[in-house]
Amino acid sequence: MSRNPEEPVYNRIEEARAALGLSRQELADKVGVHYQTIGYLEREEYSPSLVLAIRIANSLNKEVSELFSLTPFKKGK
Amino acid sequence: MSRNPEEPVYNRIEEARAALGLSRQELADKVGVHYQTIGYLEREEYSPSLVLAIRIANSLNKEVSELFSLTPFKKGK
DNA sequence: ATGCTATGTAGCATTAATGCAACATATATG
DNA sequence: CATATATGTTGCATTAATGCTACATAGCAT
Repeated sequence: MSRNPEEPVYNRIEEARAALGLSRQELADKVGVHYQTIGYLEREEYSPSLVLAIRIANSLNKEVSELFSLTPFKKGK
Repeated sequence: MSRNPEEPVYNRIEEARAALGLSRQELADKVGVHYQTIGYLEREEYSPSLVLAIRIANSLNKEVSELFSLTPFKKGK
């Protein structure tokens, strides 16, 4: 693994964030990252570090495994 | 967050690995990383990417949250 | 003693993850 | 109309995470 090459991590950040009525900016502030970073993650343009993933999960009241997966998520929750 | 600066992620990789009787080399092979990488992680010299964390958890039959935490682990399991 | 395995340490190179800035678009609202 | 918010896109700079090599040490077996 040469630094996560071509290895997406599927996520449900956008759904979870919307469920809480948060904007990317607001989530970014809670998590402590740039708001663009949330955008990149939601578009799955790259995968987060573990710390970021844990912080996001905490901020969205979810388990890491509920938000992130190596395999695609099914449709309904 | 300027790329996880001074932000360790505590982990129990060594304990979980030992519990399965695996060497770092063997775990590294299962996970698909260099065996030094496992060493760095066990010594908490840096924190893994989310993909790596998930792969390690999978290889050790653990949940990500059982293996990694932003706060130190208590002693007894 | 020799060898093998497991681990630690140090250094160097590469690259993905982040920060950040600028601009565009769409939507809603005054 | 203006203007504010939310989002997407592009590009550039920085740095941590990873790969890899080499060497050292300790233990355990021959």
